[in-house]
Amino acid sequence: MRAMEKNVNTENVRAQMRKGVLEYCILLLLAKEDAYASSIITRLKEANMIVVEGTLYPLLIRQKNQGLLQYRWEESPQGPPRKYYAITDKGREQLEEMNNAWQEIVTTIENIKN
Amino acid sequence: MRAMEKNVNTENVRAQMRKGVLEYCILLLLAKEDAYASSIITRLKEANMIVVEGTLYPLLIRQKNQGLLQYRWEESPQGPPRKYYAITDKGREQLEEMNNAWQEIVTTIENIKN
DNA sequence: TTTGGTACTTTGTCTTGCAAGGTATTAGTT
DNA sequence: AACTAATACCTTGCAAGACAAAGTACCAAA
Repeated sequence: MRAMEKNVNTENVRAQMRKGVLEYCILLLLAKEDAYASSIITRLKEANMIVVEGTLYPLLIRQKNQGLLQYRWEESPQGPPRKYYAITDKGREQLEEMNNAWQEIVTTIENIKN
Repeated sequence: MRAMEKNVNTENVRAQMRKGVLEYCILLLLAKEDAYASSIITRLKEANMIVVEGTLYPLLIRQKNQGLLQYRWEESPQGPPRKYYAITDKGREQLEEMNNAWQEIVTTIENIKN
């Protein structure tokens, strides 16, 4: 009972914090190499950053519409073709902003804790 | 033009990241000392964490309804009485969860950057 | 009694995350 | 040829939450 309630709470807490940095994580990943949606989900999961399709697909589309990403189709060794996303120059600019913003947030939290 | 667009973007980026840690910051502040809404806004602003009334009041009420906070009325030297919020035991438990969650997120980002 | 400062609250809009359900492609199996 | 399983991508509907803006209330000084 108690334990269950705690777990639900804990998940909420983590989920909320994750939201704030999701777009940042996408750009971080794509800055290293192009990837398609399913593989992004897998990688984020490995990094403890849970994302589901219904979240990621619209997010990628938003970032593409903002000019931060572009995509190309590539055949898959098995199954339907994959939509490979790549970061654009504008995306890299935004990523730098995000790096700064992230650093600021971390510093701010440290300040509040002090 | 360019500069303006960039500023808007930058603000969005920061705003989104802030959202994820807002509740955390409130609990961090209240764990140190009781405070009323207006003073919380002032302190967060000093720490570069912009919040407005329309955001904070509902948030405090939510946290109170979750049993994380309680409040008492105190007279003000000038103006209407103040609603002083104080963190509860349950709130401190939650705060510990949040400390862990925050540490995890920071680590996760580092991992993705690596 | 009006003005200014302080404080709390609510309403309406917009964005976003996510569960759930849907479509499409390919390869292997029956 | 039909079925199954695996892989991918996409959409819809709901709910939560941030915030601008407007509203209410209290107090003191002019």
